[in-house]
Amino acid sequence: MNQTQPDHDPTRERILDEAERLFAEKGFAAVSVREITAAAHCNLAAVNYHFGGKQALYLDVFRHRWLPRAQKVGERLKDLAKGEPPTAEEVVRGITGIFFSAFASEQERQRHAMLMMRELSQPGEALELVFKEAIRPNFEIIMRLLKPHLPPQLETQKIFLYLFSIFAQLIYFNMARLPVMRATGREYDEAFVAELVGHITDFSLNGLPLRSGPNT
Amino acid sequence: MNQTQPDHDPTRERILDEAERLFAEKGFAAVSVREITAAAHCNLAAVNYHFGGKQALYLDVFRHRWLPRAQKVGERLKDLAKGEPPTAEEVVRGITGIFFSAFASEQERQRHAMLMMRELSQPGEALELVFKEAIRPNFEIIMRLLKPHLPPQLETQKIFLYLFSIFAQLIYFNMARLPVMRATGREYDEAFVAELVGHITDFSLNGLPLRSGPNT
DNA sequence: GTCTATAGCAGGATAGAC
DNA sequence: GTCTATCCTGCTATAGAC
Repeated sequence: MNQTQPDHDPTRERILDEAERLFAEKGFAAVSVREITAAAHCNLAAVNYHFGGKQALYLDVFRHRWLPRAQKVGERLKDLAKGEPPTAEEVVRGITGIFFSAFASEQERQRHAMLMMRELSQPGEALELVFKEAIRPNFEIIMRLLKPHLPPQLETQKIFLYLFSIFAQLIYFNMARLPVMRATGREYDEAFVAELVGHITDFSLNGLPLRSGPNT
Repeated sequence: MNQTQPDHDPTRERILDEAERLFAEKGFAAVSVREITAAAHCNLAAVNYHFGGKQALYLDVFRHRWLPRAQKVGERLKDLAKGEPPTAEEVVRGITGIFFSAFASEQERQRHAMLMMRELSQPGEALELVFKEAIRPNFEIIMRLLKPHLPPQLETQKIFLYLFSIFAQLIYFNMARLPVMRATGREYDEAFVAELVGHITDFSLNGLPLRSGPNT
């Protein structure tokens, strides 16, 4: 659809797909190039030919898979600001809803969250990329949307803490699926995801120090 | 202090300490036994002698380091229930406060959170242990403390979501330190940790659907 | 209980045929 | 671009001296 050229090389794309999946599931060190190339049904040497090495492949996973999706989230956040200035509830519901709907599948969202988490907890080269190209711009969009609803004397530093609290939940519920499933007895199906979005929205909306109640 | 025997073998203890630090920082696969034994100033073969192998050492880190601390958290949660039934605010402030104060140091708390996170996101053998011996009993204590303040018809399943939302923040703020520091311009010193505890408490307390306001 | 030495294997990377 | 074959490093684990 959005690839005007037939997206370069199908082998390259398959490697990126499988590498992302495996890196997200197991982490960089626990995945071998052999495992990736076997999953991508190509030769061991293909990783070096196309990317130059394992570490470079990891970075390219962020560049060509993670970032484009994060930017899609950014686009949809910008859409929120298009019409009338949104209410606080619309902003918070927008953030959670977008985060849970901007991805093509359950697994894609989970992988996205896990990769982010791994980088956040263990800052590496990829985090710089992620910071500059995704987190910072997206946070700024949210900031602008949310600021009118917060007390004017509230410091930016504090607002960040609120955003992190929302963020923490978005990541956690996508990452710690097994404990969540065990505790609630639910599967991550459409109905449960909708409940999660509702829960995170309500919890966060009430947690924010809004100027005049949750509906302004 | 609480080791009646001189805690077995000092080499064994040093290995457990360094192994925990390294596993928390880098993850199981990214740490080599050589790295651990070098850090513990002992011989490469000591890990096999004392624990039987790398994987077994990892499990023992949870058994002998992680779990005892989690159980200390549990003890302090039980203390909350000792006197008069605590208010909702006391419960939530208790949870966050205990989580931020039950550890001997900044680093210990960070390591604790990171190890938990790694296991949560990538369920392995250690998660069973963690679940049965720490997460489940501690959640049950909190449940009992919190239930009187929540609407009686609120399903247990929903209460778990609230607990997870609090939990998510506790883990996130201990794990994603670099982004938090960058965004706020703060160090994780005593003052900032106190602010974090206050923030998580307020945010979560307001997020809960309390029966009659945050102070009952 | 601690060490050295080494077996045995899996890892990333590369050279060179096709 | 893709493959096979291979190099070489670094890993876990163990045997056996002390």
